[in-house]
Amino acid sequence: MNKTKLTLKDVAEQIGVSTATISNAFNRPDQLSKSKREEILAQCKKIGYSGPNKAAQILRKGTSNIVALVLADSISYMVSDPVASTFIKGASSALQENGKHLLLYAGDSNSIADVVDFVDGFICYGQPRNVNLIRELAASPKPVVTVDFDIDNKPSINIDNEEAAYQVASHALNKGDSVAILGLRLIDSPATCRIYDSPLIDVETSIAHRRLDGYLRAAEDRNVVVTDEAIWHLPESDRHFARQAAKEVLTSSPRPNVVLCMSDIIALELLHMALEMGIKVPQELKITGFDGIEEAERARPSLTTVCQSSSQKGVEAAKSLLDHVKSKNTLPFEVRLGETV
Amino acid sequence: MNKTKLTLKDVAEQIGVSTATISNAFNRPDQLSKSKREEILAQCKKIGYSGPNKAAQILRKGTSNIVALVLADSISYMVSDPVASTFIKGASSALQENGKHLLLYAGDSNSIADVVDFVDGFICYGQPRNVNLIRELAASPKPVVTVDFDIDNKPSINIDNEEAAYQVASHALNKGDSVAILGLRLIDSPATCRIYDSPLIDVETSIAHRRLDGYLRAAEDRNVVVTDEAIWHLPESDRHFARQAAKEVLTSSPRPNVVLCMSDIIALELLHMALEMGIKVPQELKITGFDGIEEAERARPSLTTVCQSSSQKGVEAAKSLLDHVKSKNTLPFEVRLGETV
DNA sequence: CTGTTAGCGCCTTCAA
DNA sequence: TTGAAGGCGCTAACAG
Repeated sequence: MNKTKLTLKDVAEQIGVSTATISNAFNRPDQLSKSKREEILAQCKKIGYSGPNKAAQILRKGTSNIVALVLADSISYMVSDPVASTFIKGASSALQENGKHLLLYAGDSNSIADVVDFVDGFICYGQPRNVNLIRELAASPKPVVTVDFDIDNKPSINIDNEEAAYQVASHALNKGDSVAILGLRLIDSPATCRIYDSPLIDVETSIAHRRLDGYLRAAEDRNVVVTDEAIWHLPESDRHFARQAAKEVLTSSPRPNVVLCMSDIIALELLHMALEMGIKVPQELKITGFDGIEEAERARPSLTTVCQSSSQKGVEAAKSLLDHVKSKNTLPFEVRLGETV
Repeated sequence: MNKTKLTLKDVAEQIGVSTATISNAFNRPDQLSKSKREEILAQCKKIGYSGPNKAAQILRKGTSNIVALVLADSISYMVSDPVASTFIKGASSALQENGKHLLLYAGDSNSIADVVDFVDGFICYGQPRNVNLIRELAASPKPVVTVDFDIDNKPSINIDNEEAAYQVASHALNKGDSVAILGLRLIDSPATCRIYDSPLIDVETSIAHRRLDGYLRAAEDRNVVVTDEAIWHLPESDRHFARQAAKEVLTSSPRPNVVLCMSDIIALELLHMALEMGIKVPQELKITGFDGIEEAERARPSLTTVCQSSSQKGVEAAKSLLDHVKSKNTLPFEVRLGETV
């Protein structure tokens, strides 16, 4: 019984060939005869050698077959979000097909230093909460693909958020409407609140601001004025925050008759609360969502929203990374007309 | 502008100290004076050296701070399951607190060989679809903690599934009832079907069979006979499969008046379909679930089910791994009485 | 087609 | 407290 683990060198000695031959047998089949290779592999199996040590391979080759998925927030939060988990689904299946493994990396970490030396690349889903990560990613020698936000000169996967927001809002808005917007991460606050004149964050890079632009363009088209106090900020697309915001909106006076929500989770919570309060949707209140999650389709009335395929985003992000695509990729979206407008 | 990446050796030369000193400055603060250490760290920062290369450290030290989470099925499937994602949530937050990173590993992979050489250990959530993984895990020199199933001599996290099933069934069953069971992975079939006399799988190790034992014990207590044709097998806890099974149960004649479901997802789908068909719950049909997901509590009527804290399981699994606990750990559960019995 | 050898970048005794 | 040196296990270039 061998106490210590076998190394390639041990095995070479035992079988009576050189180390290079063993290595080639496992890694470069073209470098030796088929019969020899099979014989060696058989011998290895017999003596219980399952192949070259991966840790050593990582150091030597500089690749690990590990891809880090940098999430916008803590892993805990992201995994339970239906949109994010659908993205992970798409990304992981594309990676798995290519023999890559997925390492989850929290967007609220301080640095990518822990893993940058050995991962093969980064997929960055949403703008990381910690801005230092963005700097490091931008400077990293490893391939990076961003999704739902951009880093200069790095490939990315996005939809046209401004246009999507414009279109969905256009279905809901009419001249004379009174409108409120339930937005995501518009200002720097850990709590649900109206934005008033708080300084906006990430105006250039965040998809939330693109969506806001689209909403406001649709409003302008119809001469509808949207003031700062009709725009809410939610720190996350989360039921809890959504409920607070929904309550504020529905109890404000005069109550808006159109509410544009930057996620389906927010919109659904608003919808439920409105129904509980006996408000008729869409007669007294029109609602639009964003994302196109399943639950939005099952809801009664069903939600009018922007459908984007998160799993396709995941697949495209993985492919872009693996194929070393350099360009930015804009995916299609689709407005799904439900019964809430 | 340095073209190539700095190594510890380069840095030592530039600063004019030995490599050991640099290494110690980063890894073993007690090996040199505080002032010297700080000076060195400052110098390193200035010349753009961010610390020892991780790939080399992994090889040299034999640890990587990476923990593999082996899932029962493909990652795609598991991530969208609310129970599994809650588990991931718990595990990831406990790992993150301890500076560990999480690598997702699919349970339908062929082997753990891809990662076993460098990860610090394995958390195995549910019995992997590919049995070879179990063999390899059992033989692995790296620490392993299993959850919701067992490997001989390896630490594990479980609840008492037999007792939990017995208790929840006891709330639903009465003498003279006609009962059906919607089970999970009872036989080897990729489709929803009644088990009849098909050979059962993993009878010793699977939690599904423990739950079945509990249900049957509760039935026996009341002289209720449960035949093979009243027991369904679903390959996954998935809405799609659940819908098929629900339809078969509700359209069978005579229709059972109690249905015991091995997951809340299954129970909720059954509940919805029953309501659609105009069947009164619980008057004409009693339903129990298993898991205690949020949606079960929000449903109307709310579901009677077994609550187990998946996130706590995740935390405990991570802790057991990190603390090298050797013993098996049985966590508490709780029956939540809803309106479906 | 096979064998020899020089590192990949680091950590950790050991001696000073 | 510091410096020198031997691997951790493997791969790729090169020579045969």
